[in-house]
Amino acid sequence: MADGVVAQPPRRGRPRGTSGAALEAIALRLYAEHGFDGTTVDMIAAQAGTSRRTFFRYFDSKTAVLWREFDREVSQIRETLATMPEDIPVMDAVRRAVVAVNHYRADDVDDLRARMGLIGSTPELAASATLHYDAWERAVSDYVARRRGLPEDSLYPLAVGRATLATCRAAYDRWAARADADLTVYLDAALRALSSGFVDDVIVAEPRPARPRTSLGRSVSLSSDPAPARARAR
Amino acid sequence: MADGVVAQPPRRGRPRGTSGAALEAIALRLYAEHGFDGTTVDMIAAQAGTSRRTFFRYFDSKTAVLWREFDREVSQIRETLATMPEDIPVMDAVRRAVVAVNHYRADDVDDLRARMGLIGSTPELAASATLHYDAWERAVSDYVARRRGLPEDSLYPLAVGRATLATCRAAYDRWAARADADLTVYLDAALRALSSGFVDDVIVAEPRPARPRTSLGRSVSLSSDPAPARARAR
DNA sequence: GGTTTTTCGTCACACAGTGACGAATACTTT
DNA sequence: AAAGTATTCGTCACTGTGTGACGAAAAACC
Repeated sequence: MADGVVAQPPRRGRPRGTSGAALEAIALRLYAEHGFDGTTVDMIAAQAGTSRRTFFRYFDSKTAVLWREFDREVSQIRETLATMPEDIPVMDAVRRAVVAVNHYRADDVDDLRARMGLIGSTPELAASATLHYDAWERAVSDYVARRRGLPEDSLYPLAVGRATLATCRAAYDRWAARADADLTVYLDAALRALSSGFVDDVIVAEPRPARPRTSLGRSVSLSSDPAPARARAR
Repeated sequence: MADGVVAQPPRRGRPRGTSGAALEAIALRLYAEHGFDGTTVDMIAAQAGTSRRTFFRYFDSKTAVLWREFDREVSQIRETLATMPEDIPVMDAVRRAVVAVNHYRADDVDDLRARMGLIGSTPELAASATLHYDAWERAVSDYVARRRGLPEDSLYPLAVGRATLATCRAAYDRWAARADADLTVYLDAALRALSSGFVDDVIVAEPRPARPRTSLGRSVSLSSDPAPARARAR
């Protein structure tokens, strides 16, 4: 938390001609301009002033560019879960940790939504998600297994980990589509529904657009909307 | 339910030299022998006595071969959900429908487990799952949305559909790893845990191996194991 | 100046997936 | 029977991803 850029001790060989972050920025711009399929790795490399081969030295695949930040989030969830008090219900701890990690700054919102829109609209990108989701799910599964005294690969922790991510993804998607409230509001609502078993008595309404859409108001009441938009049923 | 093979009215052009089922059988055998990556589409086509181009006329991709049966299951779930009584809780209806559709015969077990093992061990195959999972999730989401009078793409149905599939996948995986009881037992246990919100009071133990592993005994008590294998916590 | 180390660029290759187009093979019409 | 029509197949050519091999470039070290 001191500098951000750690002072590099002088290394031996030829200096790098580019960086993963630079390639990522260029790739995302090109994906947004020409679409994912309309962008070739050659185009990215040319923009970066390097070769196609070098791109594949920084990223395993053309799709992996999108997941740098997501992969970092996984370790943050692990750390946050480790600091959770032991005397609260497991699902509460999971919900709190997930919500805590997802406090994006307002500047990141546009970028984040651009990524998700790309992933949602490109089948090949959606498919690439699976591998990265696995690590996320395991972070939750491992915590649940420890709290419950069960093996990590047994049915219960596995189900919780996957169901949690699935629920969060639903919240992500709806937030990306509407973006009328803070992402954490959606996450909190969806995870509360999950930990109540999606019972019939509690119907969780989507957050209402409280403010026009400027600074993403953080406090939007949502939890108990007794009679939500039951309108257009089909 | 009469014949299985519908009497074909005589068609016009050149008769088919193969079928999707034949290509599927050959492909699965080769995948099992040489692994997924070690099998090229040329090899499959050669075994079937046809050309690579013809393979891609029957399947969109090399991975799509694995998902023929799964895709059929989606429509079955839709039909079963449509026949569910309206006066039972939504999550109960979902659980019942999923369990009802998954009554595989004992003959299919080995084949089914081979597929899942392949999908689980090959990253590329795991990635291809996403597209097929989407249809499954939507089948549940649409039902939940109708029962609740909410739009299909709103947060709540979306979350339920995804969380349900995620839970079922956990059950599938554990069953495939152990295979000591009927698949439906695992599905029922996991989905009951989901619809109870994974609360702390209820810990769902994995089904115990009741019989050595021959005919997959169908009735294995599992539901309320008050003090399960709390042994090796880590 | 020579050596070591790391990164880069070029080349070659295997394979997935796609479009175009003519050939093969059935039924249908005249 | 001959011509026409419809459907499937096989071949060819092509783009693009991803990988291994190998020498060249550019820095630090001795």
